[in-house]
Amino acid sequence: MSNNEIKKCDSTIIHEDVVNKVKENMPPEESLYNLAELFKVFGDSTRIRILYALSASDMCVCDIAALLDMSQSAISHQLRILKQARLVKYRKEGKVVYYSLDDDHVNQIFAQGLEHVKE
Amino acid sequence: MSNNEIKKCDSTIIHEDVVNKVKENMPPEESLYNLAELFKVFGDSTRIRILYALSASDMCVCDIAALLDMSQSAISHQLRILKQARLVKYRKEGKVVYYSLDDDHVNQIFAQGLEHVKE
DNA sequence: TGAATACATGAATAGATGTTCATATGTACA
DNA sequence: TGTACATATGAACATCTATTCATGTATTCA
Repeated sequence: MSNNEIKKCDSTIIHEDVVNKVKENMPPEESLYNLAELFKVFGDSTRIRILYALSASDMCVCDIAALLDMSQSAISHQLRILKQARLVKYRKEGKVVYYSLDDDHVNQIFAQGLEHVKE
Repeated sequence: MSNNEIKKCDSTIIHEDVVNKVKENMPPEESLYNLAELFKVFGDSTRIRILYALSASDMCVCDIAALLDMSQSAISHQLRILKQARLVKYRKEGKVVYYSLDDDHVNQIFAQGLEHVKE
């Protein structure tokens, strides 16, 4: 790297060419924000366990609560978040509401994550 | 489903067979916890932007701060979290510390996430 | 050696988030 | 119609988290 690129860090930048090039290719702010929001949904062990359970079988709220040994209210709140993120869908049968995964990507994202965790 | 499986939700469960079968196949608590912790790292737009920037080019702390228009301290704190999650690595050259992605999975997890977000 | 610079880090604070508690909604069934 | 039950939801609270501010560490160079 040439010395004339060096500037004081706090005021400007060191490698102006690199920064400019990367900046040009950055996706729109909104895309990365949405991506972070999606991963935020995956970033809670209760929701992860719900998603994993649903990848094994469709289940009603009550069963999920029993499976995870948590209150029905807590599960219902989390299902709402998963629903808003379009990660789960539901069908009603009388009083009972059955939830299931709403997206093929869920399993793939899971798999990729597990690859990293394993080691 | 047969009626003798029906129980009161708050006390027990509705579909005991399903719950038991899913419970048997649940991964160890720790695995799902670690998975959630990993996604939690992805679940912040500052870190997402850092990771995206590093997927384009290795960069020093100062340049990342300039690129994202944030303080050096804020970036350094986030890099620490990314380092602990083994998502980035670094090399020192004199005073300057260059960060880069430490895992091929990062790009793949990114890609899967973007697939879901796009629509 | 001393000044300048790039980065790291601890403490503090404001804001976000998950669970609980109480209660509302909607469906089935006697 | 009234009771029981499965689920949803709003408010409150405790905990977690991202950034700022001040300062420490390490390296270069005059």
